[in-house]
Amino acid sequence: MSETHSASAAEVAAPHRYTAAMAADIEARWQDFWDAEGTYAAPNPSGDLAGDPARVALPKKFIMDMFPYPSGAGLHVGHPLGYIATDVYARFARMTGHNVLHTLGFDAFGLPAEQYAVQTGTHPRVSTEANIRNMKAQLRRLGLGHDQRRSFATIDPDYYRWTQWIFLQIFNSWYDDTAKRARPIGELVAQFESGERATPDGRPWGALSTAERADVLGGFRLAYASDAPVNWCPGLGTVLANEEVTAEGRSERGNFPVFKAKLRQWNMRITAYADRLLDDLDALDWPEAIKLQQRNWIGRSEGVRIDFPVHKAGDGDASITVFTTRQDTLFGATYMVLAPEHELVDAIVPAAWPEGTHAVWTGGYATPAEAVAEYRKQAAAKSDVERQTEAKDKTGVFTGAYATNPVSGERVPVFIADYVLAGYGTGAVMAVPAHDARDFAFARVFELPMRCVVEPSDGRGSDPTTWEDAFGSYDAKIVNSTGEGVSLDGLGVVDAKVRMTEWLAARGIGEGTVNFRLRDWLFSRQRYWGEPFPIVYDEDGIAHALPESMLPLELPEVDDYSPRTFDPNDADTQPETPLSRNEDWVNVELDLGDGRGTRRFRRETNTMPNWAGSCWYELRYLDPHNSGKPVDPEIERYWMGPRDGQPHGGVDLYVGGAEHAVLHLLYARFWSKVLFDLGHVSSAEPFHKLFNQGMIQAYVYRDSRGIAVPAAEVEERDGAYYHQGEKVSRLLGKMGKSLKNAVTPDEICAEYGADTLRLYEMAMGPLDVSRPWDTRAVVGQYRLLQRLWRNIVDEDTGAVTVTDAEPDEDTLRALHKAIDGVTGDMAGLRFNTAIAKVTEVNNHLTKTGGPVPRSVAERLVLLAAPLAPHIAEELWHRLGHPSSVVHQDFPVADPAYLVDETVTCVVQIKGKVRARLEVPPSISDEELEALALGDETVRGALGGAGIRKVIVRAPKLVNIVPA
RNA sequence: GAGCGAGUGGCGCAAUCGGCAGACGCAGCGGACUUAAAAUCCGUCGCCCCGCACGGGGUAUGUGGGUUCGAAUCCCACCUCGCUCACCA
Repeated sequence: MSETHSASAAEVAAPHRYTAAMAADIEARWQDFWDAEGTYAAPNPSGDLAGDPARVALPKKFIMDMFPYPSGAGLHVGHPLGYIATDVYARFARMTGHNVLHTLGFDAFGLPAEQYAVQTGTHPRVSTEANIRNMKAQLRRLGLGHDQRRSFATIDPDYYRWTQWIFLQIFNSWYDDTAKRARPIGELVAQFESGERATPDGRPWGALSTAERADVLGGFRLAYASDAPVNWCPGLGTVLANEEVTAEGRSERGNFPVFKAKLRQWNMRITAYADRLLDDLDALDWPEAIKLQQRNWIGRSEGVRIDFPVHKAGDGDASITVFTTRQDTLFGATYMVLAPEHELVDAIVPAAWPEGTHAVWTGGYATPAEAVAEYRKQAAAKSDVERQTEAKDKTGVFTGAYATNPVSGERVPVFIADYVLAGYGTGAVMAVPAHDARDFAFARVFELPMRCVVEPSDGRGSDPTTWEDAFGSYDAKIVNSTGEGVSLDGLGVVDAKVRMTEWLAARGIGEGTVNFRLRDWLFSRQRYWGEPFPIVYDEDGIAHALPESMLPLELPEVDDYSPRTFDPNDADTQPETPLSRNEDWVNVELDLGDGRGTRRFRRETNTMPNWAGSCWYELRYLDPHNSGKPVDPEIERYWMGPRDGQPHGGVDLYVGGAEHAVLHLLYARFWSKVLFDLGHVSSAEPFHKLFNQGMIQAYVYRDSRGIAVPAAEVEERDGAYYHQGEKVSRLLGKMGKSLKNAVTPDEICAEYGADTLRLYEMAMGPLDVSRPWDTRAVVGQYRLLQRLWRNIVDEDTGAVTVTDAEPDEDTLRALHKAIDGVTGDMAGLRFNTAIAKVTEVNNHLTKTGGPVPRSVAERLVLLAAPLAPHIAEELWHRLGHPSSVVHQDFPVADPAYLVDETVTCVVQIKGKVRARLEVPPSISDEELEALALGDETVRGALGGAGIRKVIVRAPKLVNIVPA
């Protein structure tokens, strides 16, 4: 593209035409102006960002994007889609009388930044800061109206100081199940001291050693370290949260295998909030799909815990507690399965196989102990990937022990199998093979008995051995379920559940309970590039919080920040934290201010996960420079506080991708609730309205070897695609460097200007739908801006051509309909149709010819201002207004012009349009019917046939049904 | 396997409540300007048929059925695509 050529030719043709060169000039000028004037500064009610009280008195709107990760690759046109949308909405909100807070920070800790640093051999701080500068420049070019005073990055010590502070708040709290809220840990200690609450082993608090007390409190703290099976990823050299592991059992980042390993790690007790995280979803204005994903992730299920008596191998009795949601099928429980890791397994395994044990059950081992040990070894060596792919082939082994079904009194064999998960429920199940697909498959393999207790309603008969699958329907009657003191026979599933639960409770062998799928959040990573934990260990290994005065605990500058990674498939490896290599930093002498003077400590060398920084950033936007608190309570209440009787407040609009459905969005909600419980914030929910924008897709062209070729070099001929003469295939995919189809905002801005890019991205389709990028189509929005410009400015002289004459009726109708439509579309985030309406009224003015009335031109400029702010600002000033268009009032439609003088009424005969009538909008049904039936065309079409029925919907429709 | 969502011109899409299908834009086609091209402007544009033309008729929202005076829109079944979850007891 020879840009200089076209630009100079355009200048010759029309020196004042709206061209890319002119757009570049206009855009740069107004961006500088906005910066200098602080046009987008949102005043706080108090503090260092306090401002114009009149503006503070307006209703507030807090509009937010999911903040970006400053990657080294820079932006492509897909990235700013959401940022442009929130900017348009924020501008519309400003023009409709709101105090608007809109800014953007950077989520800059975490794995990708660190990996990029390792690849390029630059320190992550250096590369990350360079990336942020680059991204800021790219974003500034788009004319986003951000309050720059409020921007920050999560790696700023001024910011992560408060991330650490919040961690300590969580560390120093416990969840009071009675009050259903978090409370300071000191209040728990007081309960132990007073004896109001008993210690776990019943000894008085004063009799416990320091270490014992620390242990007890660790069992309550909302942030705690524990030895537990975690997701260990040798390929990344770090452990991962459940949310970061894919369904295939691989790491979301890097796609490496993930293994279960028992390691001492930090956790957040998010499970304490399971019910509130679930319940509070109802009041949120979020897409149902995202709410559903969170509900599924939290996974609430109601059931019962049932005790199955079992003999210990040595001496004494024990019981295996199972969790089930199908207590109605208890009579059909013919065996039990424990997770291989279940703690009771060793206790119940006998020395020898019982007399007559089925050969299939023993796995060919001589003793139960040997079989169990071998099976455990095999299970542990399996990666989650293997577990997943082999899910259909059930494996397991008999423990040699029998338990007793408490309702039938039957002796049931106890197995271990990896299809029972240690982390869910009690890690043990009662197996009902006839009515559960997994138990059915297992029973087939091990030739276990099956009993039908829910009568099949699909005619398959009542002998499970002849079935092809388990029968799980809820719409059936219970059978074969009569025992001592209880019978469920003839009841429906729902009633049977109630009866069984009552019976179990009365006998003290079971109780109704609620179980959640959600696990605690694994919160430590073996990485350099993250927030250090404000935790030190004393010589006894007891964890202590650093006092507030020692925050921020800065990440030490080190030369060796690489993670220790391993062969991705080697499960027998141990994580190593990069910070632990730095002995000078790790070993410290500190006075923690606890009255015990200066002592020796070792620092915690894990770092926080990437998600920590994004868990509370909305709060820091509000009061970014506060050095005494994360956010001032008055300022927080102003922007986040509940309104209009809502149970919670929060951000008014939060726009981002759906990929964060159960990660960031769940973690941020959790932190909000803790901070709310502890009285630091006024809203228990961070984001009131959530909107997921779609993705901008792009065509990927591949040659015969399947390798992507540069999309920009592909030519189309007769519906086929060619790269350097070779035919290539075309598929729709993601946009990105690796697929060689990235288009940058910089190139589009250079070719057409930022306003054109903004319009095109908003006009492509509905915001929540994914659609393919088409660079060829961008020119359409460029032409719109050129026509808008030409309607106001003479291309040859540069003079403003508007007239003071009154607009005609048609023009007023077109204008006010557009105002009315655009207002509704903007409020509903339907920017694509808003642009269509602006285009329509602009086209109307173009067609009319002659100078445009000033009143119309001005309102058209205001209509376009949120979408194309630079050209609007320029035209607004050329029209003689000295102050910025940004804070003008959005035009209001005059209802008088929303009604047409005449409307077209369609006359249908049997639903087919046969005639059109121009009628006044106020016409009555009777008048319209008479008019339609008298119409010549209609009479002709009826051809003398009689009339059975006439449907009239004045003034738009008459439908005649002939006899 | 389960759940959710979506299928409309060559393409992106519009149709707010069941009432003129295809707004707006791209591409295409015809024209103006130009020595020429690009850019720009004007016109045209679902498909099929009749007609020199004005115009007229038929048909059409993934497929098949249903409800209704009337269906892109509501209901049932099926097909295709997308997303999410997936041994959760």
